[in-house]
Amino acid sequence: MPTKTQGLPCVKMEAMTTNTTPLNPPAIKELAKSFDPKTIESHWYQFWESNGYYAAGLDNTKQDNFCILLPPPNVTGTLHMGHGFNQTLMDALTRYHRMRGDNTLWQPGTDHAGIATQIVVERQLDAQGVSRHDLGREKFLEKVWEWKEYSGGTITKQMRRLGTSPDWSRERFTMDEGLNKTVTETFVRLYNEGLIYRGKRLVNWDVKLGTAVSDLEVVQEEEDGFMWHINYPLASGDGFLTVATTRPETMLGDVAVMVHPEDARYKHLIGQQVKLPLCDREIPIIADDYVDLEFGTGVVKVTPAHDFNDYAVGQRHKLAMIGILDLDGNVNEAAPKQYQGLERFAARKQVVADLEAQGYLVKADKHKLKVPRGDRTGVVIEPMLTDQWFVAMSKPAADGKSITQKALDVVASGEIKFYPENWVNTYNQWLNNIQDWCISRQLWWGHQIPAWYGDNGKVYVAHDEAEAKQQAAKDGYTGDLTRDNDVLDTWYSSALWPFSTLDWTGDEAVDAQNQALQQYLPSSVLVTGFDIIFFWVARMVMMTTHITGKIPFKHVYVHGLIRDAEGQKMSKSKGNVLDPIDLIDGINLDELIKKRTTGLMNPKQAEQIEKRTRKEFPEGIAAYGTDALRFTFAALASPGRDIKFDLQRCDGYRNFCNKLWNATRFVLMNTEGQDNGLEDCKTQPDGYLSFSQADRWIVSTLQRTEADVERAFADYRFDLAAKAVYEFVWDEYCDWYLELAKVQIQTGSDAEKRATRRTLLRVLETILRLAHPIMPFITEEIWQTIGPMRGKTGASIMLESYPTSQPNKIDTDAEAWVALLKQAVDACRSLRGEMSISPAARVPLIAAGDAGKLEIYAPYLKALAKLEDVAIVAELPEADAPVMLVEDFKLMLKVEIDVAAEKERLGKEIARLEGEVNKANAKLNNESFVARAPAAVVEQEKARVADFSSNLEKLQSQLAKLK
RNA sequence: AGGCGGUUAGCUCAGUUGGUUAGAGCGCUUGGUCGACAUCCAAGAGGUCAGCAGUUCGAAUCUGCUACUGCCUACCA
Repeated sequence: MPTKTQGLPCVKMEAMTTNTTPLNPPAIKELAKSFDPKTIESHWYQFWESNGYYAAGLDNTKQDNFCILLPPPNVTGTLHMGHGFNQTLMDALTRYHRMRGDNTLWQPGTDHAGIATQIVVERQLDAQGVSRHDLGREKFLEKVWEWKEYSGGTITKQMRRLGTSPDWSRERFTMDEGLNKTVTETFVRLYNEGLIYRGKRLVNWDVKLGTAVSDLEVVQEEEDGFMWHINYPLASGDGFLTVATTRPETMLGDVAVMVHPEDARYKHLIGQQVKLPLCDREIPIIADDYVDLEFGTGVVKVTPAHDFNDYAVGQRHKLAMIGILDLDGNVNEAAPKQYQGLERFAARKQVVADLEAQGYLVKADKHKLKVPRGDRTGVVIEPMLTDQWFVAMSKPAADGKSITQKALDVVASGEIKFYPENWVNTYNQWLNNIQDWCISRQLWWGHQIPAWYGDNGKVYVAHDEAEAKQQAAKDGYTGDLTRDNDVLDTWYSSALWPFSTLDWTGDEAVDAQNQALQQYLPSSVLVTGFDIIFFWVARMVMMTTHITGKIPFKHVYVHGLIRDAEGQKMSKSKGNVLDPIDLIDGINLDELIKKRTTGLMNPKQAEQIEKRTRKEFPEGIAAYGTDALRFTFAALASPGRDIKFDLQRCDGYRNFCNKLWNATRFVLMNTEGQDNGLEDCKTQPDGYLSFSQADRWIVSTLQRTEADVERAFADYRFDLAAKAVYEFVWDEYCDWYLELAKVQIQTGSDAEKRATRRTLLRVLETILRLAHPIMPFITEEIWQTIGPMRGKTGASIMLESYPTSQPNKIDTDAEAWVALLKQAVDACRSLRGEMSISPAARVPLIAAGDAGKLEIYAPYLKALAKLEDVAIVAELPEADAPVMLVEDFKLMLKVEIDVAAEKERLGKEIARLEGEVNKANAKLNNESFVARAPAAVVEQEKARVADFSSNLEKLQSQLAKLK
């Protein structure tokens, strides 16, 4: 089951009204010295929402439709980190496609989460000493609806804080009237097709909740227990058989003992009877292959009414079923008197004690066994024979295929693709071993089953009572009808989500007029954690494909789970949960502790949780802001991996926001109130703009980044998208281009300055649009200033187009030019470092090589490497000074040096180069390398040898010059 | 028992179809406040890519086995 935050919410939420009157963009103040997320995030969300920017695109002239279904959060409390992560990825995709101009819908909503929500409300009532039975069904449901309003409201507020952009006007709840209609319609259809049936079956029974649950709602946990060996005397009086069991109390319901048909030890006894101890009954010894010769004693007791395997055995051998427990888990009247009324575990004690007293018990060995427990209640699940409703998973429908087969087919055919692909295995494996789905729950909160019973013992499944009455009348029955009290498994309505939210009716004529349904079914991608592949994904595929004939979605992107810094799953009981809102707003230590320790199921854990929290967050949690949090989520979203959520990563991306902020400040300082070269060039004199190699380079690199980001989004590689943006902004734009631009602005001609300012602006503006899907707030805030300066007149960055790479702007000359400049700067910088020259000190550089080139490089070099002067000469002088080689350049720093240290440095470098030359030569001397490696690789290796050798020579001669 | 992952720097993680000296952030060391940013800048230390065997001219990358580890599914009464 997806993790759900339980207990009372203690989230402090700032009011965030959902104003429907469109707002004007808030006025931008001058940029503060450093980035403060709070002031930025407070206003943009309302602006976007009130202007309807999230509304579903319904332009039927467009070819591209993009739709995501929000996995509806349970209305059991508040959103956790997993939701924050999941929603960040969906929002990034949604904003990306919206900016690309696709018809876009992100369909939001919440889930009634039957059992989970009922438990939450019951627990609240418990605290007041009231049980749901005290209230009665109707009053209780009122309470649940109240809670739903509260929790649902909290969730949507949280989503707004995260900056998510679903179409709120289309928000749905799985118990809405419309969705209830879909539930009823599909139920009736499936029933009429024979794919839903009612029957008495052994089901997983939660004795605490008093309801059946599905296989998926049972968790198997290994626990310490015992293996009891019990003697069953042969009726013939010739000794006994020893059976081994982990559940001795169920012997009261034994109807046989079984052995393997080929078991030499017992073969001769098959067909005889044994006396069942403690009960005055004789039961047969039967043979069945199911028995494992190696395990236990080789003799198995058979209790068809209380064990799934025994149930199957009972069916095979047509055995009677003796149920010895009632629905509360107490021993019933089918058992001997002395056990009746005992709670099941008390009964176990008593049975064991009696067996021992009467000499039937041989031994009790310690034994590890898997115990089935309810995933909501934690109590041991009891297989119980009851009347329930089921979906027939393997029964062929009218078209000859079972719904399971249909679900397998659409994945096998590639209509539905998983990312990463290997989840297909998990999906197939589950479907290939599937059992019928028990969909009835003996609860109050949920969709009531549309079935009516008459006193004639017949059931009428219909859309409503009137229809049921008609059916009954046709049947010749006109008496009273009683509606089935049970409700449906919450996942039944979830399975219909892909089309129920689009107002599907099942009436073809009506549905054909439904533009949203036509456009958005199937949806584009389902973004989800692997924990609900079975619960939800597989069932949506089955139901949607069978009912509508369309697949529910084309792609399934499966992401990892958010874990804490130590890799532990986040859970309330461990006290390691984080609320995404607390990372956005920050929280002090005391409040964090309070939050983590209130509403615990086991209050004893509070002390440990407090200790742990104090250790992990001695200062509480800083306010990172939404953008930093979202960027962190995106950056950590590598496929096939769970995420250890590390606050330090968050730190880094908050710094990134600040970097972008300050780059903007720099750009503004240099462009505001100036001629930034944006006027139409044709109306300007020749030479109005003069772009430098650096200008061309940053624009060229930007094209490559745009292409990288586009590919990353197409592959659902949010980590790579984030990385591409991060590296471009920080490493290229800020670290290099801004520094180069400073030089150009100081030393360039007017035309060059103009071109620089223009480039600063246009690249920054593009960066904002590029980053917007991941960090919506800061990009909007900055864009409101930068956009207009670049001539953009739109009201919001959300309405702008997403940047697309323009290959004609890729300039390899400029890229090479800057690469060389970077190398030269790096060379000077590392030389300074190695020579321990203070960063403050300016030193002269003597450079030899292509004078024309050096002339142009000189001012950049001077500024970026902190040089006093750059002297260009034909040959370096003979001096005891450090020298670096950069392609054809020789660079000498004119500084006093320690000759010994410099000798050592050169010696090291020479040794390294020698190593490289040797390695490369070894390859080239290898005949099979030359013969088999691609020519380009061989050429590359030759070039390396030439390069290294020439540098080696120069360095050696330099070394020789040192006295 | 089956299935799917993971193992790369002190920590958290990238590493596209095998091909220069295996990268980033944080942390660490050294030094820096010249109007974008100390939420910063520059330089630096730090890795036998879990192990073994194989394929290949060439392996972090492909194959097999082993170890450790996580999860999923099914289970023996």
